[in-house]
Amino acid sequence: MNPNVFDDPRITAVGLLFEVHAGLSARFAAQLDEHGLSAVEFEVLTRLSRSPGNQLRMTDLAAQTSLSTSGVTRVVDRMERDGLITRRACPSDRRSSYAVVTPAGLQRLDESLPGHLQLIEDWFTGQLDPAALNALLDGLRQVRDAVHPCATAGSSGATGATNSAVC
Amino acid sequence: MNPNVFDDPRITAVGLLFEVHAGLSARFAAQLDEHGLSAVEFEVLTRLSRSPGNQLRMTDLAAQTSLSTSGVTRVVDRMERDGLITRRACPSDRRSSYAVVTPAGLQRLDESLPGHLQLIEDWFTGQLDPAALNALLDGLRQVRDAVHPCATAGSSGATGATNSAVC
DNA sequence: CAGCAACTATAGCGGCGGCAATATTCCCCC
DNA sequence: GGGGGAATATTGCCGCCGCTATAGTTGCTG
Repeated sequence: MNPNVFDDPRITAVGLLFEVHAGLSARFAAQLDEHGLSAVEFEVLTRLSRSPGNQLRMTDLAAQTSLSTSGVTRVVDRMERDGLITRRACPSDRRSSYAVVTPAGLQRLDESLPGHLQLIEDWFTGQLDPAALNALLDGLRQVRDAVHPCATAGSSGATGATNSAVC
Repeated sequence: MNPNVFDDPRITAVGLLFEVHAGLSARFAAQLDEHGLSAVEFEVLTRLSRSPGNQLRMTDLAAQTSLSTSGVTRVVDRMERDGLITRRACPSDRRSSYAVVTPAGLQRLDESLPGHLQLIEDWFTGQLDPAALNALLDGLRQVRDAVHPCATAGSSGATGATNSAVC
């Protein structure tokens, strides 16, 4: 084993990306924790709030987060217990149920969002001048388009309607 | 709540970064799974193999991975059970113990590394022309230097010696 | 040299999340 | 109109990991 394989530029590139992700994640989690939210709970709140009627079917919510359907069931359990969201029966399909944000959930999001945006600016977007930031984002966009799960999720075209709203 | 907050360029920027991370992580995990390794186990193997003597104290291993010390204890338990690494008593300090890679561990790493590198090239570094890649990496480096945990770990200067080896 | 604070590794406990199984409902095709 | 396959949400079971307490060790300090 040649020890210098670890100096391979490919390794250092992903190392860089992952370190940035880890650093940002940690700071986000710390700030969200001050508002009694975990990272996934914040994302659930965000996804629901940007959806029409502040609601989403459980399956669609799972598709938009990086959670399995059972994971969504559990996080919705917790947040419903905390009064942040509620389940509502779907009128057109009795298998489905909606997760809908409560006023308390919206308020919690309002409280935590400004600090979150400030954190992004302080530790990420504000660290680079506009040109460098654009170059970074362009590169990320290009990689994202290649590696994005939606590009490979074309196995069953039946769910295309919901996926089209996501991607 | 103005729904357009979510179009804030800061939100989309982190969304991009996190999507790329999630996509790459998923593909890495799938490939490593073919070799019977999880992502953390692969990282442990990597960190140990690039260290002098193919070994590291448990605490230092925890510092280099994003695991707590108890997390390191458990992952070393599993990998020791699988014959990938071994514990060795530290001669100079009877509190410490080394985790050291076994030949089987090195072989496992050798088997999985080429595919891993290929994956990085296919889905990340190979997606951009050299100039764009350099711009991306420069931006990441700048953000990393700002957000890196080591920059904030200066609360107790006593551990500076070990940290200096990491950063 | 005695005592004390810091450090190191580990074990118990609890939360979180994925996989597979299950019950219910829907849709399509005969 | 009825039967079979797909979709949806949930639950049980399990593994992973962080927090905290614990035991052993070290070094400093009075």
